[in-house]
Amino acid sequence: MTANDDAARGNGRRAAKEKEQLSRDAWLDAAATAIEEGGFDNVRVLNLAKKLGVTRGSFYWHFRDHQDLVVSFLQRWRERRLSDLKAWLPSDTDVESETRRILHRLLSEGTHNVRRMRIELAVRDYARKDPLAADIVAEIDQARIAQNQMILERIVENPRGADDLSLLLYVATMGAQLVMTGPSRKSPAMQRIETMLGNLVLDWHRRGGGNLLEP
Amino acid sequence: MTANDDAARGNGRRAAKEKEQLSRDAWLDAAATAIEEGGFDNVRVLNLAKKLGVTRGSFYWHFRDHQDLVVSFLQRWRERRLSDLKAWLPSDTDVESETRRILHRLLSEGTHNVRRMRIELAVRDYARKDPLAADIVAEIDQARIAQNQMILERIVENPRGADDLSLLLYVATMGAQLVMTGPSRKSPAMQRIETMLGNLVLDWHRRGGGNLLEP
DNA sequence: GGACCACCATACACGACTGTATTGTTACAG
DNA sequence: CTGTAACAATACAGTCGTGTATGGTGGTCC
Repeated sequence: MTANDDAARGNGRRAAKEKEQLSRDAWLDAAATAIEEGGFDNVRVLNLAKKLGVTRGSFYWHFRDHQDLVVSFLQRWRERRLSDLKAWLPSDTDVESETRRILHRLLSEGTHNVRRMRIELAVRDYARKDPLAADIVAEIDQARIAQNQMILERIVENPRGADDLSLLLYVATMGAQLVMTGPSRKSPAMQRIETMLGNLVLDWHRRGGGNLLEP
Repeated sequence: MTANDDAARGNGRRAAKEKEQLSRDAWLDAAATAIEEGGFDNVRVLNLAKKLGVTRGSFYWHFRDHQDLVVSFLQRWRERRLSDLKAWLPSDTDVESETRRILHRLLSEGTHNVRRMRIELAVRDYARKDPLAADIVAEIDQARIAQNQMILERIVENPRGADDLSLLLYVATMGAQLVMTGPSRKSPAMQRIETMLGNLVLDWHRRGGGNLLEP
């Protein structure tokens, strides 16, 4: 899941302590929780320190200032999303399974992993104010779309329009998460969308691929 | 456009002044600009007063407190979006024109009206923290989807799946705005999505409508 | 022409948050 | 056992934000 993979930077010294002593990643995890609950504006050193059971003195040892925390979080987020992609290469199964895999990855995985989706939406929101976040989001979008495009090209013989289709799948699934994410997380509607998009891909495959802009 | 329709509540008294003297809607417009630029957390009484050329004393005469401003803004937003829908009844033209109308409304209109889209995304973001905003967003989503569903049902003879299709169109276009909204506002990608969704609707129409979940 | 009201300015109290400087505490090295 | 470095607590200064209480000003009504 690439989620709780912190506590993995043994500083040599503190391997014997087994407790206490915060790491830089622990602060980043706390920031992630704060962002999940209230967006980037909710990242306050005082609150994080309170939740971690320490004072702000600890923070200003690990980080230069508040912005240092935000930038570090964004970079860590970027690397984790990229490693998500690298850990997901195409499998050589039939078309329907592959289609289901893609859609499940784009939709259900985010539905069941609410925390990740809420964080991603917060990052997207912050990207409208912060240039660095905007660059990172654009890079991740591009990488994901290219990834699905590559997979779609392997499914069909005439992969014209695979880029268009991957773009459509991406914005549709992202929009579904945007609209459906909330207190009323409607899974049935999510399921309908997943089915329709699956049929769209399979239809495209039955025609042997081709352009989708003027059929 | 339903946009700059303020300054239309003559209080009887101030019709002769023609200038100065702020109205409640003027504060709401300033709040809208602040929200557009930095989200709901950017709505600060001090900043709004500075932009309006007055002090906070004016604000606390027009509004009870900060929350009063936010709630009023949300209610005004809700009513304007609903009136947007009521002002857009189905026209009796051919199918392709109607399809283009729907998609243009869902996509291009938002693309060219960046301000509106940025505000809507901010409202959606705020809806993840505020219950009232969540209710309003859910209501608007429901109304829009139902509206398009009704129009789609008039286009085709067997309107089974019109609700599914309207849902898909909505999340796809919302996702497009979410992904494409930013410094790099790519219009060509937007155009591709619009074309593909148009073809999707027209395909559905050629088959005479029907279910989209298992074709 | 003075009372009155809508509207805004001014001033003060208060809390939340950041950043920095200084002073502990603990563990390991030698 | 003493020094040193990692890590955390404490104390202080400064900014920015809200809310409230109070005073000021220009129209309007009788």
